[in-house]
Amino acid sequence: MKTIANQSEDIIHDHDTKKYVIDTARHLFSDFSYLGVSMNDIAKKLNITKAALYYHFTGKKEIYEKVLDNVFNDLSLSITQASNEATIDKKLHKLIKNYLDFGFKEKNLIKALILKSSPADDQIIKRVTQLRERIANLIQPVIKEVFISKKLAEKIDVGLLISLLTGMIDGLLLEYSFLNKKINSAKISDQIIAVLF
Amino acid sequence: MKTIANQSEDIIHDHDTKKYVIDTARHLFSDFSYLGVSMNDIAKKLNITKAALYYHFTGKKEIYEKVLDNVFNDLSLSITQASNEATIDKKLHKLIKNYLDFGFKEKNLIKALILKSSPADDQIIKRVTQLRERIANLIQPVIKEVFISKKLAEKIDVGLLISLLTGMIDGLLLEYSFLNKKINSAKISDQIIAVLF
DNA sequence: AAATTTACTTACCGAGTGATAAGTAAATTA
DNA sequence: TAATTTACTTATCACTCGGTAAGTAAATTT
Repeated sequence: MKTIANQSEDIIHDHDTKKYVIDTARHLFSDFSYLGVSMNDIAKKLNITKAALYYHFTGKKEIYEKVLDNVFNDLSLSITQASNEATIDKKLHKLIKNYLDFGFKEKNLIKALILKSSPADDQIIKRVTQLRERIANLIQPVIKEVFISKKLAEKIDVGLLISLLTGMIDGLLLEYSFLNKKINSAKISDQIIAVLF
Repeated sequence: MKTIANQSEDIIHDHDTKKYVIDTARHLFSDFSYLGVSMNDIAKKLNITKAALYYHFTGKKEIYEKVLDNVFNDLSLSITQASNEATIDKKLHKLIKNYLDFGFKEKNLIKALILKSSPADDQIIKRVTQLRERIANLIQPVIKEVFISKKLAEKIDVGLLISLLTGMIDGLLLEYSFLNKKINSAKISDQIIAVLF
């Protein structure tokens, strides 16, 4: 039994090879996006043939989906971590910090998850939409807590405050374009100014 | 002399055909990104052949660059417009509003300009970087004016305030990842809180 | 020791890519 | 009216893409 990582080490199982493939694919997709990475690119980086990838996975889509799942798990872990902080201020601080750190590392993958990298494939778009909603659901309670404690209810509404914060990281307009929501940009513009000054 | 738009109208020049191609390409690139649009896609949408595109342009890259130039021109026009407002508050308001409106319309193209759509082509990346810097230079004076008038010099520095504002639109982390700058995310996280609350 | 399974490689396929050469009808110029 | 230019189309190129069928050495099971 051979394994791509088994060339100089001891017994390593199939499980690990799959992991190596996904890790490598994650780096490549993160740098060059879904369309910018070919199966050959992934195979070459692992010093195996393209066909070997089809032994472990049904195709490019499956690898990409597994990568997205990995990214989502890491991100939700770092968000959950923030919720465990003691004070509200620390929670918010850690939430933003972790989110920033994570996004900075992942580049195109966070774009895929958060913004929509448009791989022009319905199956992938659906998966990304699902994960996106789950991320929003993880962030929401923290923001709501801040919202209540700071008594901002009359200044701005919760939904807007959440958009403002995540948008500061992801990009407000790109988020909205992804959700295909109509926005009252004048109102938002006013309220950003209100919050900032 | 034929022209793609000349089928039912009067005399229309080559100049116009080029314009139609770029407008169509702009829509397609905006929806599906650089790699997601083929020369055939553009040609089909215009009811001409792919080869006809090579009569007017040297290749896909040239079309994309012309599209980016168009987008940049429209964006800088809307930014300049904001500078002509009377009061500082109105300037800032209009700047944010226009930027939001613009980004909402262009989607992938604003991503290409602002974020880096990773077409994995050095020539295009260089052009995008140039345009991005020029956009920053257009925004900077408005923000600086606000900065001075609101006397925020001790709270936060100018560069950060600009990042905060544009980042609220583009996505702070994606902007930084594009510029390949190292960021102190903890410090930024602190200061976002300071500004917001 | 023989049979089977694992983890691949080699070799190929059809479809689509960006790009080009050659031909052509219509408009413009001489 | 003849010569030339404009704005294309048709046909084809080499290449890359995602994906597959067939073969194979090594490990595992019987």
